[in-house]
Amino acid sequence: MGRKASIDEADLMARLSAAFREFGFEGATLTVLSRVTGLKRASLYHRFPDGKEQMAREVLQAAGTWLEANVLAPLRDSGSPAERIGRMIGKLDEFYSGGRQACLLNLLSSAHIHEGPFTGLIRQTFEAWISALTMTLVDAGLDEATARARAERGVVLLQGSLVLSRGTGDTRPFREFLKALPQELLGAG
Amino acid sequence: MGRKASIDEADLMARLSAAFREFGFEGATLTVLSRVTGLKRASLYHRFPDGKEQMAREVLQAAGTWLEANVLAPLRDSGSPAERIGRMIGKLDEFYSGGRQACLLNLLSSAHIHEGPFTGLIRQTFEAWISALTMTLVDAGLDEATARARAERGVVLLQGSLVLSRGTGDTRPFREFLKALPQELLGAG
DNA sequence: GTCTATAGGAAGATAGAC
DNA sequence: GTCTATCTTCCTATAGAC
Repeated sequence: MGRKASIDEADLMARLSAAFREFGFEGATLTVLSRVTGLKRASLYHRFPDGKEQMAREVLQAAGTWLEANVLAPLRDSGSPAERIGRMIGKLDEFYSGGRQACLLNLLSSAHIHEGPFTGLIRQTFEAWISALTMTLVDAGLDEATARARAERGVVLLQGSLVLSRGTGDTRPFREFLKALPQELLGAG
Repeated sequence: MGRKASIDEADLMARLSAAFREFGFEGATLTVLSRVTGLKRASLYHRFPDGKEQMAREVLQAAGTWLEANVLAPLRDSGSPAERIGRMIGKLDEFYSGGRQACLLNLLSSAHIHEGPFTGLIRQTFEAWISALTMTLVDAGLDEATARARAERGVVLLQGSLVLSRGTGDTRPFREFLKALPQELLGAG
């Protein structure tokens, strides 16, 4: 086996992302990040001159880009609202690995705190998500206020089910959330 | 002003708890814990010989004890289910400072991970909470399965609303969760 | 029961060879 | 673009005076 490691861009970001989602910002030490990527510290600094904070920022931005392309854009796309929500659910299942991986928006919220480096990006991402979902529900015939309340509630249920799944070591809460989501968003209730 | 700090037991635990809830386990360094308590490192080690892990464990246990005494016991108490849930809501508002403080069950979940020192306690606390809430809803006339599903959903909504409140820097999601909780649990929906 | 002082190690980050 | 080696800072933890 050769001495020099190598890793393509996408795989690198995916592995860094997994580490931050598992350990949080402070828990994901350079030793951990080096181990999961197979790159030595200095190699990580070559790619990310501003160090760990840049790694977390780029991972968070990449997650936002993925969310926009795979979840939010399809929500604004063609097809019935029910179809669009169905597509979103498939992507969410993939993104959170069926409830086994946590959400960066939760795990990076405690980093530095009080207007930390990620605060603005986290808030924007939450708002973009709720807005896109709101528009889909308006398309489904709901009035603006109801649509927005349900969109926000969908995001709350997602985050809460991930917290409970991680806390109990059982992905069932997340899986049941996904199953119930169409009814939660579109139901007559 | 004198050189020696002092702090009573309850205040000490409250301040340590606030620090872990704000910064997480790894983020709450001894420097931080020393600052928020006003005690020097060595004084903290006198009280907690096993160090930071013991501090977090005792804080988590104290939170569990507080929850049992102030939230779960009242849920099993006398009064109508609606009254008992109303009392729970008042205590939750107090415990989470109206959405300004996060939940230890979420912030300590990433510590060490994979059967870390808090894993068992976190799972037990979630289960005790859901069980107590389930019993109250059975008392209210719901069948066992519906009661349990709604109890779990109540906990999911709580955790999710706290995550969204923290992520957006706005306590509104938590406040609206509290307001809607009686209907969520007892409503005909 | 608190303090000052410090040990010992792990953290983030950099220099320079290849 | 990756590596080895090193630097500095911060962190956890301990020793011992008061």
